[in-house]
Amino acid sequence: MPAALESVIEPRKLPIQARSTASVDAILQATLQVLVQVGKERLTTTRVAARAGVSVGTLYQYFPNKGSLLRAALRQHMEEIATAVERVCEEQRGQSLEAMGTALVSTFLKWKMKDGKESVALYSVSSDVDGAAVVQEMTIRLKREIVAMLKTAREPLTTDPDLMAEMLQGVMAGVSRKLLEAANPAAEFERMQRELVVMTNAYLKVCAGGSAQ
Amino acid sequence: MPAALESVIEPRKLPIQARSTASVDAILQATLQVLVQVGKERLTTTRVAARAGVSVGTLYQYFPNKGSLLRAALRQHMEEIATAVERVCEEQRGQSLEAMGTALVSTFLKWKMKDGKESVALYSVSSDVDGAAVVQEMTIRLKREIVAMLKTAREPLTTDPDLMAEMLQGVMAGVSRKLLEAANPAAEFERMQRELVVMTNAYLKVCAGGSAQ
DNA sequence: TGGTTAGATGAAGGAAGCTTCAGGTTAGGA
DNA sequence: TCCTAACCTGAAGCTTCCTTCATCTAACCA
Repeated sequence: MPAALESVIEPRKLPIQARSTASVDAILQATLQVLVQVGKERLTTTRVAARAGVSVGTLYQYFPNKGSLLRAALRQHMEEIATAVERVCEEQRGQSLEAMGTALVSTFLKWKMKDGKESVALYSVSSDVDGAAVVQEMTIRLKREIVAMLKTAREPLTTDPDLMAEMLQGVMAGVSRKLLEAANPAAEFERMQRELVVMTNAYLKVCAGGSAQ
Repeated sequence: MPAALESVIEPRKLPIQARSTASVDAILQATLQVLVQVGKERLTTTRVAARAGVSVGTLYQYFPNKGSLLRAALRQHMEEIATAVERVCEEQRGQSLEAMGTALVSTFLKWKMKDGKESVALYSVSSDVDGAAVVQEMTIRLKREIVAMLKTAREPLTTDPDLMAEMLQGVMAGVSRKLLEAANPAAEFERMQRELVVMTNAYLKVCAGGSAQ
């Protein structure tokens, strides 16, 4: 159970020269590769280092332990998605709820599916390693952005935007996960995305006082 | 990556006398307790055995390895939920979509929240140990039941019930997970359940050709 | 060009925990 | 009551990895 302190000291040492930042990048990238190829169970620090073309010692120069390494990889991966979603949320301000829902869902799913293998591999990581903290951090960040967007909707809301955002997040996470765990995600992608957009918009309409039941 | 064979030999030895079935029960129960109390990271076979009041040797008489133990615990836990949902699906046959949606969501969430701690602890297990296989098995089983229910709905469907079931599952899983990971699940329970019912029913209405956008 | 700091190396220490197995105990039938 | 099969025990073997650190090399600067 890693504590708060750990995440403060997270990078043991900051890369200064060019070659070291190259090492850090290589290590992070190797982590993902090893994770996808051999799975979390058999991911060892030695293996990651080898794959990155450096020695274990080097790895431990930048990451205090295995956990911090995995966490860094997880954070990097989520950062990408979070940024994309944030951008959309800002773009959609002032639009209709329908436009918002459609854009949000599409973007989220698109980015989640891109590097789908990585996403799946990282699911298992977030259970260990206190990855939950990283995930939650991103979740909160996105929720704030989604709420801000919803508040600018053309339609006046009859539902708490906080609750709406939470629902949207839960729903998107659930469906994207289901998609990623499907036998052939790419094949199901289109129809599930379309369907999620339908559901989301049906919900958003109700949230604006639209014909409920 | 455990293979198919493993799940066939799963229980190393079947309990025959009463005392041995008692041992197996105790071990399974202890597994959940240890999981909840100290977490997956620090769950050791020795600790589980101790908690169950038996020796490690006894544990290994019924479970070939640590993985099979966790898998058995996961299966037992999901079986409970699956049974509850199946019963509801049968009860709701022939009803309106709205009744179905409401009953399905309510039941699922209710059972997921009961023993919430266990559910959360087991999430992490299902990432290891090839728990995905167990989860998928249950998912397929439930999907079949949900589809069967939907087909008997009073309203004629304009959407593929297979797709509908998948969406419902994804959405319920996502929201229940979000709920369980909340700071205070019990506090959020009511409003999120209500909201999920709203969303689900809005969606189901569209699936029956109801006012789309 | 010499000195200083940053960066890299990888063998080996050490901890942890899964799993076995040889030997004991209990239950149930003949 | 005795015998066999079921059941239980837990110390110790063994493997696997994480992590360190003494040592070496490369880069930068005066």
